[in-house]
Amino acid sequence: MDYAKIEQKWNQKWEKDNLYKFDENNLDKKYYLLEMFSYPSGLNLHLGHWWNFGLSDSFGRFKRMQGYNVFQPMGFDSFGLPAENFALKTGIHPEDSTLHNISVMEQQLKNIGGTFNWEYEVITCKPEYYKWTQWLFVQLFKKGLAYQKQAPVNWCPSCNTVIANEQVVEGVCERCGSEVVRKNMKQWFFKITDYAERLLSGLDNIDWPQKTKILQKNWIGKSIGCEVDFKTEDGSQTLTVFTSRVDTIYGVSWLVIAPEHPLLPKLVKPNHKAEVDRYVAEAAKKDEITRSGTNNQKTGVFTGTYVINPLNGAKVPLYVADYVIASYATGIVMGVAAHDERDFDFAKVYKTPVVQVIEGKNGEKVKLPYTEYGRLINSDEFDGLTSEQAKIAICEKLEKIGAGRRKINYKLRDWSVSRQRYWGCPIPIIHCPHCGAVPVPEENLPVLLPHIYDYKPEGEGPLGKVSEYMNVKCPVCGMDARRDPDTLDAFVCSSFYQLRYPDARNDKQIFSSQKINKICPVDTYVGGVEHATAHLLYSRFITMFLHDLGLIDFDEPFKRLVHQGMVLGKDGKKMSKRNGGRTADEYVSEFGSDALRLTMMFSMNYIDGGPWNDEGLKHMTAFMDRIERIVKSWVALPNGSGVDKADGELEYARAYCIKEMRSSFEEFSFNTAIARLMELVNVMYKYDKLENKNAALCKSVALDVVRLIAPAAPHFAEELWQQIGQQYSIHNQKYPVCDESKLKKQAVEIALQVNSKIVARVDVETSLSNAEILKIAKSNDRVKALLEGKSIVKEIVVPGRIVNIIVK
RNA sequence: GCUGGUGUGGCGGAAUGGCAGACGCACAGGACUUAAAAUCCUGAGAGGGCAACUUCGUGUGGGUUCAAGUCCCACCACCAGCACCA
Repeated sequence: MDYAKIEQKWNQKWEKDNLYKFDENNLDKKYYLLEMFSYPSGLNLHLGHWWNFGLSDSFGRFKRMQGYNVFQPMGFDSFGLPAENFALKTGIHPEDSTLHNISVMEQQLKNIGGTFNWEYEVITCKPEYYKWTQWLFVQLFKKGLAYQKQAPVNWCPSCNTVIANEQVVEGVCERCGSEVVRKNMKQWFFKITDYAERLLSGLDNIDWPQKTKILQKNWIGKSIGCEVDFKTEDGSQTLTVFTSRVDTIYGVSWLVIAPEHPLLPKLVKPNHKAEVDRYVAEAAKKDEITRSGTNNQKTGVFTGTYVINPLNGAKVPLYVADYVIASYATGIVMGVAAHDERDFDFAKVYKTPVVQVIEGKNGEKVKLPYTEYGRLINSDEFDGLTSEQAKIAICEKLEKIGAGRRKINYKLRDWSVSRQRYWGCPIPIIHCPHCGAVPVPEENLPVLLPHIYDYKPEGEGPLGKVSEYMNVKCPVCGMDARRDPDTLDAFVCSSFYQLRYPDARNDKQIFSSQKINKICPVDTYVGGVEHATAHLLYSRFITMFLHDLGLIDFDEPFKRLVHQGMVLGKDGKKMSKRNGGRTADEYVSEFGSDALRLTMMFSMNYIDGGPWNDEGLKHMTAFMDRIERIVKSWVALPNGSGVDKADGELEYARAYCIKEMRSSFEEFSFNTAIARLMELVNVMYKYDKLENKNAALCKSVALDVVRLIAPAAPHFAEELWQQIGQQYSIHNQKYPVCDESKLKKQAVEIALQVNSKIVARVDVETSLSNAEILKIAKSNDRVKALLEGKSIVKEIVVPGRIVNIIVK
């Protein structure tokens, strides 16, 4: 079979016939299958794309043959850094290169033979799409979930530009190597922290890999504890700390406040001011998270101020130290050297006292890290309680005396969405000197991204230099006002695309609720694990938000998530031009896309990925040839031949293969699915050797084999189906259903064990009772010999598997 | 450091607590062929034995069980995420 030729032929015919049309009028058995869309790199599709799109397409085909009305749209995540960096490098305008790259990739994706519903395509950099990105922004703004605050950006003083986190490599600029500094700018944030608890609890109800759920859980970082108010000596200020170890409050020896804390200036005594200012200035050079690091030497400065422990009245000093993060919890922590390793490190340096609070179970000193056991000392009131009991009791006491309260904190931070970059969705906000930040009225959306050529990032968003863009009238008061010069993080664009797809051509609304509620959420979402704490979290947040607006009746976007593994080079290392060998296109033109798909399916586990070895292709075409031969030969058998032949094995092999292929496909376990098909084909060849074949059975098995391989090798199956005289199209056939009755074997081999050691194997009829099986086992010569003169202690019979006789 | 994950022949990889190594590659042998390729069939974890057979085998060491790649404990190696979040 000339694979390259037939593939083109069928791709064209399928496209012309719109064979995979999604039927919007028949949504009872819809199946929404989605692969994470990619950014249009413009290069040829690499093996990773085939791995992602080709194999999950086979899953979609499998679903379609099961009778599902499969919705599998495709689009491009086309705003953002990759396209802009490519443009900066080549000098081609990002719009031109992006649109060109998209057309190249569209064609390539069609060449995979994917059943994508192109009429629903979304392209995030097109106004008809980003109109809704902006609309979403406005809704968030109206609900108070989009707000502005000063926040640091990465600034390269040498390139004189803002750079993205990804471009900061170990603190220096990726391009020029100079040290990146932090610069404060007013930026937009989405208040994802409002949804922290729901994002956490929602994980319980979705079918996602455990690994990903844990990643998100840790990222959200819920911490249950207690806030405690410490007053300054003179009573003028209240310092609130957060702790998850309020049971150690009797061990507090000092308090630490973060250098950025707004209260700090009021707390520094005049004779300590110079030293504190110096320390704060030094700390400000780096942002509070990156300057930290578990193993860093602790530093800090005494402020001159003392505060009072509300429980025991103890007077303790207040330090400022950069190991405390201002933006987490209250930005002030209590120092308990005996029960916190970081505090212990600090105590070693500053010779602050170490007061032990929890005593070990048997009165021994508690070692760091903390122990589960212990009783509270230094307190008559709470003595004898375990630390968990003490946490509750002390918190209640603090609440009673008005010096503390229960508190839950999250590590999750608000989502920073401003980008001082050109190639992104314009922020639909107008800054008016009188009215402040005003959203662009919805009827004026989209705010079009101007087509400019001076888009090199230089601190402010490049749009800031385009006066015809920037200068507008305030939509509220009509005064002169300015647009926001920044663009949106591309993750905003991709946070709702899965909801836009089903109604992608709707120019009146982001989508029609009625329609989306029928088609969404996504039944299976396929994509890499690298988006676990970004895209996958943002999408959940936005979905919950749209749910709260009353636009959709579900609040999780992706019911089931499957991560495909990574395709590695032959050497097991990350694919690169050096070790990757040949491109996907070269393989396709030599072996055909079906052979490529099948080889990828068979040679690695889809979830784990693994090294790619192109030698498999040759053998896969041999396997396809093998199928072609036996199918054609069996279909051509004269009717009525060999009708009397016993056919249990072939029937069994078919039933088993169907059953296993179905469950393997469902689990994305493509390698075992193909293995089961190979087994069936092997049995067919064995059966073929028999003289008196049952022609009717042979023909029906042959047809089933073509159906079984159709999702995995769509062109090949279609061509073969036609060549054996069957009616177009194989892809409208039903996937074979297992005849369970054929799985009942007459006899099965079981292992005979004596003292758990296998000593023989025998065939036994499956209809036998345990007692009868045991009797056969005992009559076996080898078993008999081993039982000679011994007494039987125990007999275990597992029908169909083993008999184990324990003797003494 | 913390949290996850992984560890199985020469290789890619299979195994609801029940015959480890399915399926395939590479390898060896055979059939067909003048020959080669292709195709078809057979063999094969490692060691020992002519053989029947036997010993050892799923990173290491323990444990539970009639039975452990699978469950439990400790450790080692590699990979990933987080990294002073009080």
